[in-house]
This record gives sequence, C-alpha cells and structure tokens, in this order.
Amino acid sequence: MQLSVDVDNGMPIYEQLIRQVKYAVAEGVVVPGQMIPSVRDLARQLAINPNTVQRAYQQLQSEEIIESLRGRGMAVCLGAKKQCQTDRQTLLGERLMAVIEEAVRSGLDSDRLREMFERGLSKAIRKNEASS
Amino acid sequence: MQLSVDVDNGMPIYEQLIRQVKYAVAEGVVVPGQMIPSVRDLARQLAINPNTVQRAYQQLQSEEIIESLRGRGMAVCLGAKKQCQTDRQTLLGERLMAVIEEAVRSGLDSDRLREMFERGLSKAIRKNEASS
Amino acid sequence: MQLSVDVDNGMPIYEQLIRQVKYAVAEGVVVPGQMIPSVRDLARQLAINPNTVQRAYQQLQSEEIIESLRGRGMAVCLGAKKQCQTDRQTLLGERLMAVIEEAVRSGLDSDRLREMFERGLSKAIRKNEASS
Amino acid sequence: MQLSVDVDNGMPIYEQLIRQVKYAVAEGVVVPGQMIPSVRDLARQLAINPNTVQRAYQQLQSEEIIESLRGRGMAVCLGAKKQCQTDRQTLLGERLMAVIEEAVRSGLDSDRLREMFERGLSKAIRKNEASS
DNA sequence: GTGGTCTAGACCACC
DNA sequence: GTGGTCTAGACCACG
Repeated sequence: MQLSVDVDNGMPIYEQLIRQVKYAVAEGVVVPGQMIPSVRDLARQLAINPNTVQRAYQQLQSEEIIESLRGRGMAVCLGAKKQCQTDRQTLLGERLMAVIEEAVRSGLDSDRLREMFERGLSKAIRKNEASS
Repeated sequence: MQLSVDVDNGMPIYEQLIRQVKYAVAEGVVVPGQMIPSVRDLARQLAINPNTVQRAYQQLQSEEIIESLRGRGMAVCLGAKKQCQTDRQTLLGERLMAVIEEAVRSGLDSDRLREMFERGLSKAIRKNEASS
Repeated sequence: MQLSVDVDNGMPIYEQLIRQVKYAVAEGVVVPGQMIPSVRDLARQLAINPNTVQRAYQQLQSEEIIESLRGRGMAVCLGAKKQCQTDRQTLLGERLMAVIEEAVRSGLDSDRLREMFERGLSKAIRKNEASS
Repeated sequence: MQLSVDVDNGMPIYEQLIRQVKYAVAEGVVVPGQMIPSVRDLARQLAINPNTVQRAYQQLQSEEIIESLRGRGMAVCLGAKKQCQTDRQTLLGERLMAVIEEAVRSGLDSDRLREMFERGLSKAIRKNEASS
C-alpha cells in the first residue's frame, strides 16, 4: 500500500490518509487481517507529524475499518472491504447528485448538462487509461 | 433578495453570504446598479455579527461584484451579472469533472455511471419543478 | 467656474470641491470679491448632498479662502488668490518630494528615475495641450 | 524582517503591514520559502490586535505574496519577490505621473519643474545615504 | 504551537 | 444613516 500526502491541497492531511486507506481497502490493495504501517513508520516515511497519522488511524478505528492489536500494530478489520466499497459508492452518488441538483437549480439545460457529462466522462477515461 | 445562514453547516457564514449574493446576481434577483442590504441591516436580520457581513461584502468588493458608495451603501457592479454566471458555470464544470474522475478512477463502469447520472438528473428536475 | 465630482474616485467629495475651488481661485477663474454658487444651487447642480457642499464651504471659510456675506452668499476673500497659488506650489512640492524619496529609498537608480521623469513630463505636456 | 506601525498615521495598520511585508519581499529581506512571524507573535511584538495582523496576512495571501502552511505558519510564496518588485515599480511610476500631470495642468513651467525635481532628487539621495 | 472564524462593541469618515 | 477600521476575547481545526 503506497500512501502519499499533498500539503498544498486544501484537504487536511489526516483526511487524505483516511481516504487513501479506505481506497486501498476497497480496491483490495490491503486485505482484511493484513497489518498496516505503524504510526511512527508512516509519519517518518511521509515526513509528517505522528499526531496526524494517529488522528487518521483513530478515526479509521472508530469507523471499524482497522483495529488495534495490542503490542502488534493496526490491522484491517474483517468486514472492512465491503464497507469501504459501499461507502465509496454512496459518497460518489451523493456528490454526483449534489452537482446535478445545483446545475438544474441554476437553470442549466438537461442536454447541455448531458453533453458536459459525456465530455467529462471521455476525458476521465482517457486520463485513467494513460495513468495505468 | 432573500439571504439566510446555516450556522451548523461547516461552511463559514461569510462564505455562505458570498455565495448567495453571487447566486442572486447571476440569477438576476438583484440587478447591476441596485443596492444590497446595508451591513447593519443584514446583520440584524440574520442575527449575526456586522463584522461577518462586512467581511463578506469586502471580499465581494475585491472581486468587483459589488462596490461601496460612500455614505450610501453597497451596490451591485455593472459587469457583475455576467461574471457571476461564468464563474458558476466554471465551478460547476470543475465539480462535475472531479466527481466523474474519481468514479472512473475507482473502477466504476461507464454505463453504471451514466445510469446514476440519468437517475440523478430526473430526480433533480422533479425536485426543481416541485419547488418552483 | 465649472465644478464637478467623481463619485468613483476614492477622494471624498467635499475634498474634491475644496480642491477645485482653490484651483479656480489660483487660476483666476474666479477673482477675489466674486460670489460663488450657493450651497443649495451647487448641491442641486452636482446632484450631491447639500451637507457635503456645506462642509466644503465651511473648510474653505476656515482657511479664509471664501467668506460668508450675510444674506447674500459666499464670496472669494481678497487675499485668497495668492494664498491658493502658494498652497498649491507647496503641496505639489511635497508630493513630488515624497515620490522621489520613496523611489530613492527603494534603490532606484538616479538616471532611471530622471528618465521616468522626462518621459512623464513629455506625456503630461502633450496631454495638457490636447485638452486645451 | 523588522516591522513597525504608526498608529497616528492615517493609513490603516493592516495596510501598513501589507506594505512593509511587500517591501521586505521586494528587497530580499525575506526570501521566498521563508517563514514570516506568526500572527500572535507579530501582534504581541507590535502591541496590536491579532485580528489586525490576521487581516493583513489574509490579504497578502489572496495576492499570493504569502501562503498559509496549515498548523505551521505563513511562508513567502515562490514567485512573490518578482511580483512585489514590479508592483512597486508600477505604483511609483503612477504616483510620479500623477504629480507631474497636476503640475503641468496647473501651468507650472517645465524648467521650473525640472529644477524642483533635481533639487528633490539630491535631497533624497543625501537623506538616503545618511540613514544607511 | 499554528491559522481561521466569529462575536461584541467601539470610534471614525463620509453623505 | 452608511461603510471602514480596530480592539478584546473566544472557539475551532490542524500539526
């Protein structure tokens, strides 16, 4: 699992970490039961404050994505994969819905919006293929 | 022009005001040249601090959406309507693009995404018609 | 004497009026002893608040540029012309000095500054001839 | 970087700070990437309100002179030095032009103006050398 | 520790 | 009346 942080990005670092871990779990990059990097290791590796890592792990723990195994470290919870997948779907759905609603509310034409969507989709697909 | 604030929402109050004013200008609810509520009036009406309103107005002023007429109040700038409209289009486009990209990156099938989009669109249109 | 106000300009209206009256006196457009427009007339003509005109006239009066003739209006004081001329010279000198000082303090080369000055002078002369 | 405020001066404190920071950046007193004093420190040091410093910093941030590093402080932006230098040149040029124009418009003789300029320049240079 | 936001209340210049 | 500036002091998110 390769994690990274973007300091310039407006998103809080701990939130970036949370997202990336959830993403990795949903994708199967890390599987339930597997250990994830220790707080200290990850902090050193990313050159960030251990408190920040700790905060991310705490939230993941409270969401039952990872669990603390005393004396050994943090491991991915058993039901985590499915949960992360549905979480992401739900989140994506909500965000998509919000954008569409605002567009419609501001009087944007349906066909115009469809066109924007299709153009965006093609672009995203190309971009995705290029990076993989 | 009816403004409102949602204190519980994470968004800063002054930013909510900025958005709503821009929205009203883009929609033609207030037209260029027209006066907008005075700092004190709006603060009283929304039960918030005048400084918060002031801050929103100042930023709108620096973006040349409104202008200060000394001793008289704040008025919508002449070129503001067009600017607010394009601003919103650009913003919507970016947000839509971001959602699509993340969906594609997370391996969502194009047809599945299109389906979500169409269902969201229908729902948004119904919702919009109901409220108008 | 033709007075005008520029609302967009940052300078207070009453100060614009003061300047323009002094300018007119210095130029001999109005001569000592001559009457100047009444507060009400001028306010109506420029579509500004009578209070603003009043304020300008009061300050001019306290500087002994104009005097109030009871029941008749405001007139230019006898020694006003000379005073306005020297005032303007002094003011211009101070402003020029301030700009030069800041330029020098910021490390601008003397020859570079001279060049800017000469270019500005030529431009100003052309502009002045064109408008006259 | 040594900042100071003059409360008696008509210029708003936050604007004085903005000017001084820009000046320091243009002069290279602080270099891109370097941290500038924290809001609280500067406020304490100058015996002014943290909000006032905050306001100055926010405006500098919106002009992309400095950037906020979350939880760490404010740092000078990479492209800031050049921008501050050109800004100052432009501003000085405009102010010089304005003075010259008014002088010409008021009928001042070119040679008389040149004389004033040269005298002012010598004086400014002496003053500058004395203080350095 | 840092910056970001908000409230409360004051004084000023301007119209 | 209007906006513009400032102070004092609070709470929050982030590292």
